[in-house]
Amino acid sequence: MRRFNRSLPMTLMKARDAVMKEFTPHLREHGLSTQQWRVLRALEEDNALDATEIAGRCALLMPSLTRILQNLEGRELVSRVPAKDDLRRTLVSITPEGRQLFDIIAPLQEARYDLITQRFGYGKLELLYELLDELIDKVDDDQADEE
Amino acid sequence: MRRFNRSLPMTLMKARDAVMKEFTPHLREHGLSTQQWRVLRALEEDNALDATEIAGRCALLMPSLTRILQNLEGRELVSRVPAKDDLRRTLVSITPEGRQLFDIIAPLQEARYDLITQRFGYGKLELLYELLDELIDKVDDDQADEE
DNA sequence: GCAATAAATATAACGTGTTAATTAAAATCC
DNA sequence: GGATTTTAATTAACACGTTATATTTATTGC
Repeated sequence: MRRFNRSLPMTLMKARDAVMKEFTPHLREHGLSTQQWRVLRALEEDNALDATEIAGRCALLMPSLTRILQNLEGRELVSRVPAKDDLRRTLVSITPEGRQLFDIIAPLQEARYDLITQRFGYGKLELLYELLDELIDKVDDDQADEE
Repeated sequence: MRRFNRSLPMTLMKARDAVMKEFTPHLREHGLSTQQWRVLRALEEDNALDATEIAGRCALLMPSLTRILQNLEGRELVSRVPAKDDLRRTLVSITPEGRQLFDIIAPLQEARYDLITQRFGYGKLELLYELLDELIDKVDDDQADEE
């Protein structure tokens, strides 16, 4: 049996933890979870998205996103209005307060990325991205011949 | 600003999701979470570990592990006894029932790994492990010159 | 146009992630 | 050897992950 320390999911998780380790405290100082931050980032990049679109971009499931949006709306970091042409949809926008918070945190995130790039090496980082993208693609089971 | 789709933490997370996607349903059929499975695996490999040791090997925080062990003990998949030489410690062992469940699930996990290895390639998988280990090592901030 | 179906969100329920605080047992230090 | 500090484990509180279910609005079929 393969040894326990050669678990790919655990290694991926540890890598994620290591990468985020010095950044999440900044988020917590502003009362944000990493998931809430992902949503703010997505909205800052493209405003007025519906919930399903946000869930896709942020890799969140709808029940989680519902709670996150309720929370962010309560703190007036985002606003929600029903889409005029389809009342099932809710269009979410980042508020000026939300954008202001984003502007505080974004440079800290950039600094973290710069440090990682410097320590690990730009080329290796690119290679890692390529490998991960390929792994995701090839292992994704929506390409039949499995099960 | 770096585009959102080039988020390293999210890419790592998606890779983990992709790798586990076809395996977690097997766990759920037996009422196990991935974290509970990690604990069973660790105990099957080395029995009678204390909680702190398990937390380390399984990359779990103690509060999560406490709940997991309470759950697994309630289902008699593991047993707990205080360590004789240090009553603060609890030694956890996998029960015969736990081992039996392990023996059912382990081959399914192996099959998943084999499929991934075959689709992604052995060499690339090894390279990915190396890169991830190096990333974790170099980015881990317990090596000073940071903050 | 109206019933049946599909789609977008939201709720419910339970387990985990995370930080802080608590309890109980060693270990340390005088 | 008794007070202080450390350590192992638990509990508390709140947010997220996940599956199943419910609700509301669009769409489809007839």
